[in-house]
Amino acid sequence: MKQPPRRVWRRKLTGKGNSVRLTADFFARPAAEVAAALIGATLTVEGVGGRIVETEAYDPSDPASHSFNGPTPRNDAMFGAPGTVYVYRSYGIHWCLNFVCLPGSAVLIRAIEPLAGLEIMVERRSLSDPRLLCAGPGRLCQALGIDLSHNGRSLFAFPFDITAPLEASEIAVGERIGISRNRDAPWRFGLLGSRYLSKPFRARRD
DNA sequence: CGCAGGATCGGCT
DNA sequence: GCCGATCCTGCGC
Repeated sequence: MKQPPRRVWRRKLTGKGNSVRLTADFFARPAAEVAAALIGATLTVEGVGGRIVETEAYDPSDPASHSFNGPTPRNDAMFGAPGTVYVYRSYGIHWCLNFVCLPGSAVLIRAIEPLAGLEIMVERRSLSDPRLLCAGPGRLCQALGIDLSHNGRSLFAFPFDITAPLEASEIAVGERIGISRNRDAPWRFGLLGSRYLSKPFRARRD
């Protein structure tokens, strides 16, 4: 199975060792590019979180995107500066976490490999299986304590922390989940072989 | 393991 | 009214 060429993004060197803290310039590009580049990054909220293993991209030209019909009170944060946090309520029940890329476009965080604050996540989720703690956009928001109070905030300030390794990850690509419009767009990205995805990626025939 | 139904809310047809 | 970038439970095979 052949992997598509991965381009190395020049990140600002504000981190330590082989990992760097992400800054606004990382997000100021097309959402699909950012969504792929975020795979393997480590996200924590008040020290609780882990490795991002699944993302999806949305942009204003996409009928499946909340931003498709322009700004509303609900999606206003999605039109903020790169690195703005966009949180919305899904199906009246769950919260979903996004990071703004170019204004009007964003990356939905769909799954995380739990690494930090396991006990807190287990308590919040009332569930101990690490495979299920953050395998889904609603689940990870519950585990990380994300709610509407985080909407519109900056990803680059407390309680958030986001870093990424210098080496690019092996990435799987596929169709997005749970949408009815523009289904064919290959804008879902995942860490190849991860056991912490919300759903497996369909094996690609080459 | 697959599928149906319910919870519950804002925005739009 | 209706539908969604979801998740959990219960039922049937």
